[in-house]
Amino acid sequence: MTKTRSTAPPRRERRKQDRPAEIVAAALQVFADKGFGAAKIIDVAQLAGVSKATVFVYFPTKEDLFRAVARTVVSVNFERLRTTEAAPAMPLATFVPLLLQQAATLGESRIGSIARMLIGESRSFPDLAKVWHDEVVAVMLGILTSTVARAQARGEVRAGDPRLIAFSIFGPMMAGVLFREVFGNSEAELPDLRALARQHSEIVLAGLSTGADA
Amino acid sequence: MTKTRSTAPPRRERRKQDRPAEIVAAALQVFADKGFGAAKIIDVAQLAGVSKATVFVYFPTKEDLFRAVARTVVSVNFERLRTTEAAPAMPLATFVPLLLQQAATLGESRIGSIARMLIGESRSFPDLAKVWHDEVVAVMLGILTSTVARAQARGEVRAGDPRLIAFSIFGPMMAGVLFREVFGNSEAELPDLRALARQHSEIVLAGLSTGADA
Amino acid sequence: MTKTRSTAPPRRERRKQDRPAEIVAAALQVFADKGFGAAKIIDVAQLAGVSKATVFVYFPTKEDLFRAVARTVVSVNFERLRTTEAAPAMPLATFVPLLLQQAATLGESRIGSIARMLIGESRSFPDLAKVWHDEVVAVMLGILTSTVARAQARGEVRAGDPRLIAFSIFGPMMAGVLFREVFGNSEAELPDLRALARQHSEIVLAGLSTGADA
Amino acid sequence: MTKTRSTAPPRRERRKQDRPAEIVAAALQVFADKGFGAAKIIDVAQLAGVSKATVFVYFPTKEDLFRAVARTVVSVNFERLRTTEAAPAMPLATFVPLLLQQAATLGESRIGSIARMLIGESRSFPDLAKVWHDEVVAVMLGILTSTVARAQARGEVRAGDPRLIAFSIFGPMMAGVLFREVFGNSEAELPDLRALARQHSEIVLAGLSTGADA
DNA sequence: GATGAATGAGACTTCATTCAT
DNA sequence: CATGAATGAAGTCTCATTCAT
Repeated sequence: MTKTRSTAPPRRERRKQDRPAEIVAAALQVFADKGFGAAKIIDVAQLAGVSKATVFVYFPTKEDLFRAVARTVVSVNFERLRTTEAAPAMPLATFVPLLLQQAATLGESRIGSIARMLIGESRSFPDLAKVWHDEVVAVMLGILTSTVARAQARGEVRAGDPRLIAFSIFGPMMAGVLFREVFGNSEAELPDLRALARQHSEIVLAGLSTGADA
Repeated sequence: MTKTRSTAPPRRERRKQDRPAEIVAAALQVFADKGFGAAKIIDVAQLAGVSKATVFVYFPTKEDLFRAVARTVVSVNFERLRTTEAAPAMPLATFVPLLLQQAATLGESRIGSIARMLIGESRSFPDLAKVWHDEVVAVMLGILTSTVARAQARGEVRAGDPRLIAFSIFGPMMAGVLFREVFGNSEAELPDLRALARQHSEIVLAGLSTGADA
Repeated sequence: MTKTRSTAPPRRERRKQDRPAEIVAAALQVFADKGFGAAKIIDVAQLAGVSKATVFVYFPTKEDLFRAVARTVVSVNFERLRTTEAAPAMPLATFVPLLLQQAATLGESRIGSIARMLIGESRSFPDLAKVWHDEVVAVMLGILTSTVARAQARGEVRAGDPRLIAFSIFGPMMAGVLFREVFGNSEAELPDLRALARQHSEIVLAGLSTGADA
Repeated sequence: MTKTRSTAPPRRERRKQDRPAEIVAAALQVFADKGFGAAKIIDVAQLAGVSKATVFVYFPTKEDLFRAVARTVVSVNFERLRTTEAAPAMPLATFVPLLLQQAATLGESRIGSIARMLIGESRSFPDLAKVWHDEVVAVMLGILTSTVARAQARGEVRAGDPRLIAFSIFGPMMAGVLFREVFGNSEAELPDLRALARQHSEIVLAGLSTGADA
């Protein structure tokens, strides 16, 4: 290669480098909208502004494309989680509202669609489910669990399996996000995620409290 | 003829009456396993022990079959809900553990698969999502919400939007059921639903309590 | 059989005897409306008020049914032709208007549809075309041809191949009937068959005349 | 590369441009042979030397293919008609023999098959019948009718509805063409179209003549 | 690398036809 | 004989995928 690495590459070149990302972005939308089965490669291609064949230049099969999408979303979320990671030292009464508010925000982003998609296809792509679990769900659950355990050690929180307590804390937000995702088009009355985060924080913290710090 | 006229109907006839149900049962399995797109009619047919064409005798299109499956599951669950319906008069401290334990049991049945399926296809079949919402989710949520509201009126439960409180109560079970459903094949450590029901009951009831009846 | 042949059979029995005819009648309509390919046995059955299987009791295959229909129409028309058959002795100036008027009437009956159908399927059912030719077209053409030949012998009609003259006489009616049949639904201005018969009679007779009897 | 850039386009490209036409040509044969219902796409594909799927690349449905075929034939014939268009000024005694001879020639081409096909399917494709009517039949009939009307105005031709006179002129040729088409495989004695054209010209012109120019 | 063109494989669906009652 | 039920065979159509340019 005679090209120097860091000088501004010609626009055409830049475009080329972005292609895969553009395709993944388009695929994210299409898969999220229709699910794996109903998504058509040509829709992805058109949305990305390339030809169908070009998609196959970067992703040998539809499955590969799907995996790439799932991984991308995972890594994006992984970033967000890192932010939270620093936090488990803080008291639960501070951490829980923060976490749930963040979840409320996420719930309004595209992540709900992804969750829906992964849930729907988890039987067809168990390996993807595993990736998602290992790199997102387990991490988050781990942070939450260990924060709870620490609080228990400090005597702030009642005894009990900290992993199940994590479900008590996080479950309602998940339910809310999915509810909006699944019934969003059904004239159903949708829960207000921020209000839910606020109110559930109070309830669950009250329910967990040993009264030691009240 | 040795057949008595009025007893058992002729075998053919008998099968005919059962056929649709048999096919729906088979379809339930296949759809739950693979999702709508990946399910093939021929798999349903083979599982039901009939020919592909026979499936079409009873269900004009694949979509119709899917709808029939969803409706069947809805109606089965509707029955179970009727049982619960009598209950909202009882104190929340009795009702919540009962409900969550029931959910724990359900979670071990096939209903998780159905939920997964409906979640995955909710964008492609918004009408089905609506049916499921109107006939199952809204009903259950309604019962729970009104029970909570009554308890609030009695002064047993803290103030707050009773619908969101319903999410606080039920959400963790839903999260648990889906977690098992989605990550069941991923060597993930699965939550024990009964334990979750027991422990979350305590936490959430404590968190909701005004102390009035403590 | 203990049944006596000629006493009035019980109504049920009579019905049975008519079945094939009823089915053929229904099939005539359906085939005429849709053509062989698009006609469905079940439509025939419903129109005849019997079950699909019953059609197969009388006509082993769809083709057989089609043949039966074609033959029936042939024989009906054969009857009408017999009427005309007596006529070739009469002078052409009497015979032609009579024949064309009759054709005009026929053209308004269902026979146009049958012709359309036979024309459309003549490649798929060459044997039917042959039957139709031998038993209807050739007979009629024969009568017309010989009438013309006789008139030529009498010196009333100009010289020329009498078979082609038959085309000159009959062709415009055929064109008119088919025109109505094919373009009847196309907002096209349809020819008035009786007027055509009247006017063409005059023209063709004038054209054929040697002036010998004028 | 030995290829010169601007001469013949690459082979692939060239084929692409021809493909639709090749497929339509193949379809013309198959449809004409078997009619719409009995024609199978795979036969068309094989005859065109492409795969089944390729047919669908250019014609989304079998119906569309059929329409394309019908339109192609229409446009081909439209060209031929343009030739005739210049003619209506000439005296009927010149025009009629010309027209009928042309029809005799056409009758020996593939147009008979197309007519048969359109007649057979006119009920299933009324819109096609309309196209055929508007763009071919009505045009031709119009030319003929107005030529006749002019001749009447000149006093060369007897009074009478000129449109029906057009049927008198053209009908026998149509009958002859269809006769050959339908009974061609039936050992029937087929009319000689050129002889028919010649003889019918004489007869009908004589029949129409007022004697004004005799 | 990018793409227009082509296709293999396979899906859903239809319908004439069979068969047990 | 009449029929409800079931099916084999076949057809249209879709789509991920390949390949020559």
